[in-house]
Amino acid sequence: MAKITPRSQDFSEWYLDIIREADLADYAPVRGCIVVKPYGWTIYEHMRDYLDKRFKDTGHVNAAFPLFIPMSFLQKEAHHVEGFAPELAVVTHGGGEALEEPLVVRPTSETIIGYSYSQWIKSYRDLPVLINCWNSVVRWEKRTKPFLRTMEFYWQEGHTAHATHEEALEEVLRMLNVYYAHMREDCALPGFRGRKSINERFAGAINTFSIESMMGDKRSLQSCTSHDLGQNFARAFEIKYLDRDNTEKYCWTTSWGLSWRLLGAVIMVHGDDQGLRLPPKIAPIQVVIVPIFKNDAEKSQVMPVADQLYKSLKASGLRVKLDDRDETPGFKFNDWEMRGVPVRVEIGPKDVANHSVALARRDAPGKAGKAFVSQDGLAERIHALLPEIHASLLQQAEAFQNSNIRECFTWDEVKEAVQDGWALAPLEDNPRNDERIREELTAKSLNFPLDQPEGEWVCVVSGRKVRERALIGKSY
RNA sequence: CGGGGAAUGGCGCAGAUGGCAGCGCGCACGGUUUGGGACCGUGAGGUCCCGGGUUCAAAUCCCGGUUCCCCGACCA
Repeated sequence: MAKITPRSQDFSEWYLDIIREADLADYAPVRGCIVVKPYGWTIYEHMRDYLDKRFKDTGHVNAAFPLFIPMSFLQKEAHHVEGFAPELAVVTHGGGEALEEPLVVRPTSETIIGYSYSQWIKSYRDLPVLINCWNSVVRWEKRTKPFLRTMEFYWQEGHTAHATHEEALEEVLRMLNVYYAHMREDCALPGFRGRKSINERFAGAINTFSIESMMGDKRSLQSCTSHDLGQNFARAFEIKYLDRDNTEKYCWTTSWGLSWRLLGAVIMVHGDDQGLRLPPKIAPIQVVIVPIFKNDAEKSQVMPVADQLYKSLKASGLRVKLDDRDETPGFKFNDWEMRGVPVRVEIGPKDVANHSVALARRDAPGKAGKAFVSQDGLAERIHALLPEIHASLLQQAEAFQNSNIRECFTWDEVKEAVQDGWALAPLEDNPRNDERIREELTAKSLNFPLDQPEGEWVCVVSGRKVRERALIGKSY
């Protein structure tokens, strides 16, 4: 097993090394595309399943819409086409003949779903429509990186239609909170819920919200988005309903998405020089059992006990693996640490004699995370340990994030802060200010956090009076 | 898309001045090993990124292209 580049030496190389060595993904023979390998995909499946349950719990249902969208559909919403035109993949031929109208490979599905909604929605009784799609989309990205920005990426996109703006806005924030809970409770990822600046809005939205998370190199990753589309798409696609008062009204629509990029966040937030560190809920293997023996006599002593433990842990509902490969224990320890398995159980002749096992936690490597415990009640002990590991990962990530954010009140303070972390600074939401931050700091306003104290300050760029502060930092 | 770097076995790399394609790790088999990345032996594995060109001869030189990495612009 190859060693990986130390995280502190070259964060980007480290990230790519982990993806390769932990068997998450490969490069595809197509620019900007990746092949997700079974171990990586299983992590994604767990994330997807938890999130899907949260969607169902909040009243949403899944459906599927076409991969191809008529070019004219995108053109119906002016800002939308303007925003996406440069990154569209366009199909001009089919069955060996030129198409009458080019089809775009969906970069997102607002338009084709908007078309269907206009067919389906007739009455206020049809509302709200709460649909989610698990699919992949294509955007012709200039600069790609596995999971974080690929030309084709897997995600979910939710699309809802409502009778009132209040209801739509409630949905936008509800889903932002669903994402927030998913990140924290399933992935142990902290982040800041907030409103994107006007400059950073989704093409066609009247308001965009995001969660910004700090990666291990102190850059931000926009982990998800939730958009208030106002009536822009409703007007473009004639999504109308007849209200109680017998007048026709346009719907208010929302859309929200979270991609496999969040798996990139899991790597970049939790990983260390030994490799991945996976939150237990999304780990393909939660517990690995490593048997230890010197000879056949010891092996015949150890293996039956290891096998018994395996069966009891599995029966208790844990995702467990018994590593009976013909490798040395040291090799296996390193191998499973690379793959981020949260808990390791070691069992050797001494343990068999003592009716014990060695229990090692991935979140606290070395001796600190290792303890000798009884074989009795091992399953219960591990079931209790997993939430501890989750909490510890979240705590570590959140402490790192918070300790690298500085409250700033002047341009110079912001300038210094973004060299090695984020600034939280009063900012007037004006594209000109975003522009200056980008040009002079090669950073951007991440978002205006929803949770912030009331107050009045002076914008660090324009000097105007403002009532909001923004997170500012370098980002992916 | 602009600037810079790179591409040789699965991974990491060496192969001035053109002249038999190599090393370490990994992989297969046999043996000895096994409580933090074991060792010995034998062996398999190559379109030297692709396409042209120069040359008796190209991994090496020239032209064109592709992909990856880094810094920008653009974006989830």
